[in-house]
Amino acid sequence: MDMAAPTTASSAGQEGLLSAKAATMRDVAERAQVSVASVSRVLNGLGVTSDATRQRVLEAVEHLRYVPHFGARSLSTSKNDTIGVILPDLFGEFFSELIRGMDLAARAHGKHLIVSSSHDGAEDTLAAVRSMRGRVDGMIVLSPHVDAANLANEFVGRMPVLLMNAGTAEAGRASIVIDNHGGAVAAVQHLRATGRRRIAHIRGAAANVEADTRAAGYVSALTDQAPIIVEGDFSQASGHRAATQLLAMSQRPDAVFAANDMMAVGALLAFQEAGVRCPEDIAVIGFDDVPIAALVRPALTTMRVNIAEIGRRGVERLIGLVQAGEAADTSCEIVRPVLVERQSTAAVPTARFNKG
Amino acid sequence: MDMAAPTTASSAGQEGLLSAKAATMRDVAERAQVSVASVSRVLNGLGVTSDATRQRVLEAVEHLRYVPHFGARSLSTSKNDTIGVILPDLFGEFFSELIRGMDLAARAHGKHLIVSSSHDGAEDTLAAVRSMRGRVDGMIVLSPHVDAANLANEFVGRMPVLLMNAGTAEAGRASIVIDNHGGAVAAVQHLRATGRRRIAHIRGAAANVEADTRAAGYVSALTDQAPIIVEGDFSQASGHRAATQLLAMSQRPDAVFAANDMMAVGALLAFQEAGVRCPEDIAVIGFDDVPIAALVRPALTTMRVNIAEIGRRGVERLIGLVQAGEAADTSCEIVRPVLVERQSTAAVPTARFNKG
DNA sequence: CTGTTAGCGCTTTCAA
DNA sequence: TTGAAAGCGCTAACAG
Repeated sequence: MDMAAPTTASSAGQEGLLSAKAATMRDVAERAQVSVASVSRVLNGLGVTSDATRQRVLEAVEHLRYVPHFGARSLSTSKNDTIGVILPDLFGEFFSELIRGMDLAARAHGKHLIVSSSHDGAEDTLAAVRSMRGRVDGMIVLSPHVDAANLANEFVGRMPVLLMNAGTAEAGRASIVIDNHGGAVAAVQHLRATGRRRIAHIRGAAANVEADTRAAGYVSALTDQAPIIVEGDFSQASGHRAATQLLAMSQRPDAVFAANDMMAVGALLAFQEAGVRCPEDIAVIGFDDVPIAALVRPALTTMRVNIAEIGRRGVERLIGLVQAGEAADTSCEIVRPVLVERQSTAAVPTARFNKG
Repeated sequence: MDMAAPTTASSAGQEGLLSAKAATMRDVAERAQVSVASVSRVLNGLGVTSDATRQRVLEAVEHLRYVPHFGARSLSTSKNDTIGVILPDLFGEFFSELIRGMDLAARAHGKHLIVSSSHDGAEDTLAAVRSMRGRVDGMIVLSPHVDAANLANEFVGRMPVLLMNAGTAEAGRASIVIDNHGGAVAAVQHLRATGRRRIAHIRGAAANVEADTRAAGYVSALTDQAPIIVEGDFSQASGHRAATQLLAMSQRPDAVFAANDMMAVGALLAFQEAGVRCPEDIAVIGFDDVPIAALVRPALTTMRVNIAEIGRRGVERLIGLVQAGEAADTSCEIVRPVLVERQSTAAVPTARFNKG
């Protein structure tokens, strides 16, 4: 007759096989001669446990070098202590500053940050958003390729989302946006106030909301001149190219408002190479106030946004959303850029001379 | 008499209650009238499924806007498609460049990146390392506060780790390190080759291996002068302070080798403010070649490290480790910095004059 | 104070 | 080709 079929594999109980695999909670429980529940209690400091139990568990944890498996914990608790950030395909100081601010805030609150960048298409972005499900408790979206409507469609499952991509703001959706229009207007006005009368604009990436809004602000602030706009894409190289185009114009502008600092820096370099002096021959103002703005020569005048601070703020608001659940703060916060005057737009005493 | 008590909540089977909660695989299965196993097969393209089944599943997925829960999937498959990065508490262009490279590579391989930065103490770092368990398939450690020994202790559970924190490299541990000593020597030699004879060094953070190694390289490369070392901490501000100290010396150096670019930039600024000309009065060379190095004026000569590329390389090697399992490539890769000459160390024709 | 047990949402044998 | 069921590692009632 056959022996009892070895289907009772689960009964092979007491072997403490600590192979190459990481110890699990059950291993700890076995070694400590307690239940997994007790281990959980000791580890999380919840409920009550006798000193004896605690000691044994701690000993076992120590001995086995047990480290909790956060993935499993997340599945149980439906909390990840992680927030996701969806960035566009742009890169540069703006985003690293932002991430820095976010990281600081996240750490301060004991949260992890999972960053997914370089998203261009809407489809790509949405895929990234989806892939966050089950990994994060909420997310901050900066990618301009996805708007409130899209997200609403995706998130039937109520995942808190904070929008930080200008233009997609919408009532009832938590968001933080930069007052791009106002900032652009202020930039142009500063240029005019310092005596410039032929102001050009190097705009950001085509079809980018922020770029559009800043350009619109520029146009609306012009009073006695026609707009002079050249295309850029927010990269330093594009700023350089755009500036070169500007220099080739029959009637050169005497000032340029670049849609962001990196392009302004590119322009500065182009002017330098061409022997055109800034601010004497042409003034330059940027947008963002990335760290580098203060370091280039001439130091760049710009519309400061306090990037890291916004990142911090974003994370804190998102954490608020996650905790608040329904009673969430779905307001739209508007950040107003402030002018930071540096050398690149210094007023020229009287008339301008060509360089000698 | 009372109605049947409503305790049979669980039997309320066929209602398609798509409340505020996200749809789960079971919801899909129910709607498609198939088992969760079939749903899984269809979604993952594994196994075989009849067209009819596939259609129904797809329809249900669509209708329910079902998005897979990656956390749950991870728990099942013990794969996370995510790699963790542990950074020190430093921040600046070096790390953002690095992250950029890593992110690019990760995305190219369909992996996520979870970044944990600002770790100072060893304990803090280890905690971060631990908190990655069950979230990532492997990790890249840049924090100098944890070495191979520490990690070996932690990771009984065989989690692939790639070390990128110089000084802690060790045979049998996969790692990528920068040849800090060699780079420092090359920097000093370049300074000497361009006629400098009194070379100072602004070192990086105390007790930091990279800082120590670069300082050691500096010392060993000096031939006919005593070392002149001032403390810094890798930040721009510290470079500025250090440079100020240098200027106050009775016998001013005619060149300074800063342990990284940000400090070099700080020094450049300090010199500028003090009316000391670079490179005429004093030459400056940095280390890293962060993007900003090419943008400051005078443009900064530096030891290029190709940061983003290293980040990319790190991620690719780690992915290799994760896939290879035991047959892993545990070699230590050494990256040799290369000199990038710019204006800040331009040779001075003959004698040096004080500015007029 | 402690153990049992039922999930969290998904994958994956193993039978049918 | 499909479904049932056993986990992955942990938490959280609910009984003892």
